[in-house]
Amino acid sequence: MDFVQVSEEEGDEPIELPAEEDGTLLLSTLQAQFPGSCGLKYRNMDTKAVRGVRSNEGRLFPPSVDSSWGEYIYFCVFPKGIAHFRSSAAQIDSPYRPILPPVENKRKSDDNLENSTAKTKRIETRLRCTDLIVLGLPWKTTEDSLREYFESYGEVLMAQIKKDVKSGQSKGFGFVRFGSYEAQMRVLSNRHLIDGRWCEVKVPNSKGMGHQVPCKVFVGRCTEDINSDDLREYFSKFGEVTDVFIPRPFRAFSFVTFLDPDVAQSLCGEDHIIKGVSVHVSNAAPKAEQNRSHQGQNFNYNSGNNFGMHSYHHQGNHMNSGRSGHHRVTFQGGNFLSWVAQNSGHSNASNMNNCGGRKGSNNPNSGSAGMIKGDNSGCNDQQNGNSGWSNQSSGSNSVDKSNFL
DNA sequence: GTTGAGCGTT
Repeated sequence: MDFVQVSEEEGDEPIELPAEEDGTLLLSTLQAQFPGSCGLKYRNMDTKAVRGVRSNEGRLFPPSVDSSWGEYIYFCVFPKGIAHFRSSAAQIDSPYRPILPPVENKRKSDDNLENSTAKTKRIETRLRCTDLIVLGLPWKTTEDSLREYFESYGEVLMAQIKKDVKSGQSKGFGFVRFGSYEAQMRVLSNRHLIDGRWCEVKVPNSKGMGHQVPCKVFVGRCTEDINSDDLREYFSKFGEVTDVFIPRPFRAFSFVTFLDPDVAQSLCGEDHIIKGVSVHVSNAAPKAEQNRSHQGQNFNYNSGNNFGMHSYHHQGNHMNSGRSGHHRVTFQGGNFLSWVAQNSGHSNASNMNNCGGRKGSNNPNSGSAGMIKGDNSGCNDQQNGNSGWSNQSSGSNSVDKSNFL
């Protein structure tokens, strides 16, 4: 039996994984050791380049013609978007903030010394799992086999198959719940071959945002000279600001997104003075989903999570160089990044820390007035080209913030 | 006994 040496990342100590009789390595074998991985790559010693391993229908194929894996040490490919999760969970602005801790009304201005590790830890404790729906299950899949499959990702708290009450026949979908948020994230961003059939895992539509805490606030009475840097700088003293959005053309309001929903909430209803202007902070109303959606169903972000079963067969290879650090990706067949990004409104994933020099300037006294005024280098006010404003009647004083969320 | 987009008898 041939063994394939695989490590999680290049340079890590490899694990030997057994190949199949036909020389292929089962994706499930790989994922049993490296949950969440979706492929393999290796360093070609001749070209010094990283090469991807052919992958199709749940099997990984050895690179050489004689069906041997050779002496290469292969390393895992993880779906894009997951790449940064481990190293800095703080960058994932999750749609799941269902846990509403007692509102302590505490300001984070005292937490400026808090290091990122502590912050990450705090966030992770906040992230909670929800049931996930598994669509497209084979009729034969049982709750046991469903559980067994997903256990490679982490602790499975619940696995159920929806069945016809009379016949007991599976309806072809089920639900699964994980014990860890990371497992949930990986499952959501992965493709799943369960009992021989490609299935998709999504957040159920029944999960609304009802009990989730918004991270975004509406800032009214803005003047035109208050730019995104001003807002970011000012509001950073209350907590980490992950996004600032100023609709263009000028509409006298803007949106500020915080990492911590508590911070956002604590600011709502208050007046703040920025550059001598009294602005008003209020809760950012949920987006009126193009007026199509029913109330309470404003969490359709996940509808972009099209891990379409049809596309799977045409995209066996996910040649993602798992941890390149680039945000811009094309995540074919899936939409993990936009799922992450949309939740925060305006693509936090790509705008995070776009404005250089913001880190460490949480102390409002640390920034000189000269820095605050007109320092907009490298940071666009209208971030990410949100075009929601075109629906607005320009110049109107009746502010409709809904289309900006 | 069949089927293949969807959304959970509690």
